Parts: sequence; structure tokens; C-alpha cells
Amino acid sequence: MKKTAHLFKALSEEIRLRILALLQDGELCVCDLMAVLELPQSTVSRHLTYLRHAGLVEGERRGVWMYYRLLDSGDPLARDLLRLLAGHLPLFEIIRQDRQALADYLADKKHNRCNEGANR
Amino acid sequence: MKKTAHLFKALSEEIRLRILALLQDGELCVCDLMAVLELPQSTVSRHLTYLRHAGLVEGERRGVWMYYRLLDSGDPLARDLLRLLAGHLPLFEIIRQDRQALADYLADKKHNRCNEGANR
DNA sequence: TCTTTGTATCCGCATATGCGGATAAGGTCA
DNA sequence: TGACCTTATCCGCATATGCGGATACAAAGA
Repeated sequence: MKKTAHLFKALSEEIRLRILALLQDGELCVCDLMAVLELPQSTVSRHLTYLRHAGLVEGERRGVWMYYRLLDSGDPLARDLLRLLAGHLPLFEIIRQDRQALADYLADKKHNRCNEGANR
Repeated sequence: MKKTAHLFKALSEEIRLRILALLQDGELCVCDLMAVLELPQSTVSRHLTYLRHAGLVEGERRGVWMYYRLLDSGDPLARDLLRLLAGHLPLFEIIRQDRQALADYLADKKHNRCNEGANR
């Protein structure tokens, strides 16, 4: 029960909802999120840790990078919530803007310092 | 978007989840909830106000009493969340205990000081 | 009007959480 | 190993939220 309350608390911050929305398009590493959300690294990392503890995302280290993705194998409530958010979040203007910013960022190879496909 | 975050914050406290579960069986007044949850009046009232501001419940005054019920006509996300909770909350032991306590309380007419059917 | 009952709000205090710079830790490559 | 990059955690501070007794407000009846 406390776990459930904690799950909702994880969803009760706008930044975390924006992160979840960005991850709906696929996994991202911390520096991708830093670039798109224009937030300091410690802030992004902290929120990702929060989401991970709530069972909403999982992280995988690949080389120097930590890739985060939505965790569909969580408990049933978490899974239902992620499904619900997938339907509702895209209706918000700021979410659409974030997705556009992500698309622009990914399209510009100069920025891809932390994507395995670039400069290395 | 901030409204959405606020909605989740309203669901991020165990007591508020318990209140919502009790209201799934029908409307209740503040003193009913005080009795079942064994919490002081100011605490119950404060949480109900929180839930009302989040658009999850509505209150109606009938005489001296304020009856609260789930608000199904809220925004789509709130409605979906209430539906989700209706399926998940009954799985928790404490919710079942609360519902039993409510049933006991309602069955005992001596306690019905704040129900219109009793002593008046 | 006065009293009683039920509810909402106020108050001071305690705790939880967020922030972002600073620092530590993990990983890669030369 | 040492330099460098990415990420996690620490730190002090600010704000948000919860608590529950005390008080104010609202409604009904004498």
C-alpha cells in the first residue's frame, strides 16, 4: 500500500511526467534528457532514480552511458498507469514541444556526443 | 499539466487512497470517515479538501452534514484513475479491513449519530 | 437568540522533497 | 596508470506538505 502511494508520488511532478513521455518513444540516456529538458545533470539523474525506485523505469549501463526505458514488467498497477499516461500525456502542449525538441536533437548529429552512433 | 501532477499528488498519500476506497461503496460524511479511519476531524476534513481540489470527489451539504462522493464527471484522466483504483485498491488488506470496519459501523445503529436515519 | 452539532480553516511545528553546485564513482581509451 | 567522459550521490538550503489542537463558521432546533 505504501508502495502504491509512492508510485503516485513518483508521478506527481511535472518533470517526471515529461521524462516518462519522452521515454515512450524509446530509451534515452541521461545526457539526452539533459539536452532536451535543459536541466542540470544532477536534477535529471535524481528524477530518474526516483522513477526507478517506483518501478516505472529501468536503467541499463552500456559503456559510459546509462540508458533508461519504461519498465513494462512492473507490478500491474504500474503497468496500467504507464498505459494510461501513454494515452493522456500526448495531449499536453509541453509534451508535444518536448517530443519535437527530442526529434530535433536526435536529428542534429552534432549533438550526438552521447549516442553510440556518433563521433566514435 | 500542473493540474495533472496535482492529481497524482492527491493520490500519493495512503490515507487519501483509503478514503477513496471507502467512497467507492457510496457517499459518506466526515464523521463517518472519522469513525472508520479513527482520525481526528481536522485531518479527515483536510484530506477531503485536497481530494476535492484535485477533482476526485465532490461534497454536498445536507443539513449539518457534508456528504462526499466520488466525482465521476471530472476530467478524463481523473475518471480513468478512479476506475483503475476501483480495480486495484480492493486487493490491499488494509482496504478490506477499512471496508469491514465501515460495514460494522453502519450496522451498529448506536453509532449513527451523523446519519439522517438515526435518533432524529 | 442561544445552544448544540458537524465541518472548515488557522496555527505552529515537524518532516519530506526539490534544487543545483560540488564531489565521488564507474567506464573507456591511449 | 592517467586523462576524460558520463552518471550517481552528497551537501546545504528553500519550499511544500502533513499533523492535530484550537478556533471560526454553518445549520438546525429550543
